[in-house]
Amino acid sequence: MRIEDCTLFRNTRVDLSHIVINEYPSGHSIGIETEDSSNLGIVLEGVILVKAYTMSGGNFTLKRLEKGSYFGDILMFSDVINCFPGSLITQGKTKVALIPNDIFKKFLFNDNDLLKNFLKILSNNAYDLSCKNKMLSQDSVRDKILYFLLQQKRFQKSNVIKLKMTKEELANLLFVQRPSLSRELSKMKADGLIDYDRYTVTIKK
Amino acid sequence: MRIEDCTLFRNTRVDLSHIVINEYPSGHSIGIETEDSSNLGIVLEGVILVKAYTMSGGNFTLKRLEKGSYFGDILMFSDVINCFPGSLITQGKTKVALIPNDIFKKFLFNDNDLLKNFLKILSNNAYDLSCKNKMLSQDSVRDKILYFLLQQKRFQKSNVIKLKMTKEELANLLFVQRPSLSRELSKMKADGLIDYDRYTVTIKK
DNA sequence: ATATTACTGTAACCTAAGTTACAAAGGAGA
DNA sequence: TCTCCTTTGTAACTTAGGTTACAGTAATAT
Repeated sequence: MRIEDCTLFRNTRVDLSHIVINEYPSGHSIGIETEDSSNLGIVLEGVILVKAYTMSGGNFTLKRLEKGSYFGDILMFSDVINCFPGSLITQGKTKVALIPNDIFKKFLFNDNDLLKNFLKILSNNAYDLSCKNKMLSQDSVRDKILYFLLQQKRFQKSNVIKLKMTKEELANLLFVQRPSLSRELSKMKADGLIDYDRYTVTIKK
Repeated sequence: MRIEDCTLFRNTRVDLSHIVINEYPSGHSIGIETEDSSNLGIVLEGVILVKAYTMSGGNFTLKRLEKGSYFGDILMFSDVINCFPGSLITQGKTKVALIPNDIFKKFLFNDNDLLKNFLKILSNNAYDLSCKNKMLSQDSVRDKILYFLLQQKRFQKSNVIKLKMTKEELANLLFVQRPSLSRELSKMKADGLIDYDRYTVTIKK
């Protein structure tokens, strides 16, 4: 993916020729939390995982940044520094554009279309966070599954939800263990709420 | 609190004289989720709770909006509408300024200082969400407590954390039951990690 | 000082869900 | 076809933490 094709720069007149593009091997950690000079990041190729840590040392994936995703947008204008964002770990070979905040801000205030694009990206990111928040606040495995199904129903506009991932990945998404997910799905099937197989879940009522 | 004193309008030249200010009794629900014409809201007096619902019908408080807080900022520029934000319920008598999105956007793109203030507010809101996210992802009561203490330690710059709320309120903040919080605190004291009383928690190591 | 109320700790009980393990089934490749 | 590996379901076990209840203590009012 070329940087010109990012939604951020759509319809803008920003000169992108001097933007630095870095390539990283798999498992590389991208440090963005250096306070004074952080960057806006754009994933051009590959996948980056935002990993955070539990207090007892375990780690979990907060977010998966695919090609075309941005990071560092929230940090650019926020002034509270009282807890760190997760580490960014590359998954497979990745290509990333890093634009220093000060340079990006100059672009931003001189291009109204860029500004609108940025506001949309930032807001959508925040909106995603608030959705995840609500998912995490559901207090049983069943409620989490139902929340996921409701979201997917709205999105896929059908009662037959196509899972585009393995049950293992779904379990990770819902922050539950895979056998727990399996158990609850089968209970829900027994209760006549859903039907499911390897690839789909059908909402029955 | 007067609307002129909000951080959003600091150093700006926006004409605030026509902005509508509404007063609500306690327990009133403010609908902002009407899609076509939503507003930016500013809490001038009182408290508003952002309530969300679990799939099984229970409800929980996502956020507490005190005097000087904003809402609807994230929705203004986001374009994904696949899950609803929580309901806004007033707690006690409240005074709220509501600025329709289209009007606010005109202000925004004509005043660079307003824009910077708005970006900061939006980003800080998003940052708060990401912190809450991490708190909710901690997978034991002890980890949640430790996460809270670490945040407060950074914020209060001391190992002696002053709790500015009751244990009940702290339990709500951490999304655990009060007796569970109590039990874990006493275990942590037994383990020599902390000391605590009604008003403070002291981190011992 | 006494009464009343709110807050806190603690104990007993119980269920949801984490954990581990294994077997069945599906898919991919030779 | 056979083999290998990944994905999935399920069962047995264990435990963290929700639930309920109650008693002690602090705060507040009378």
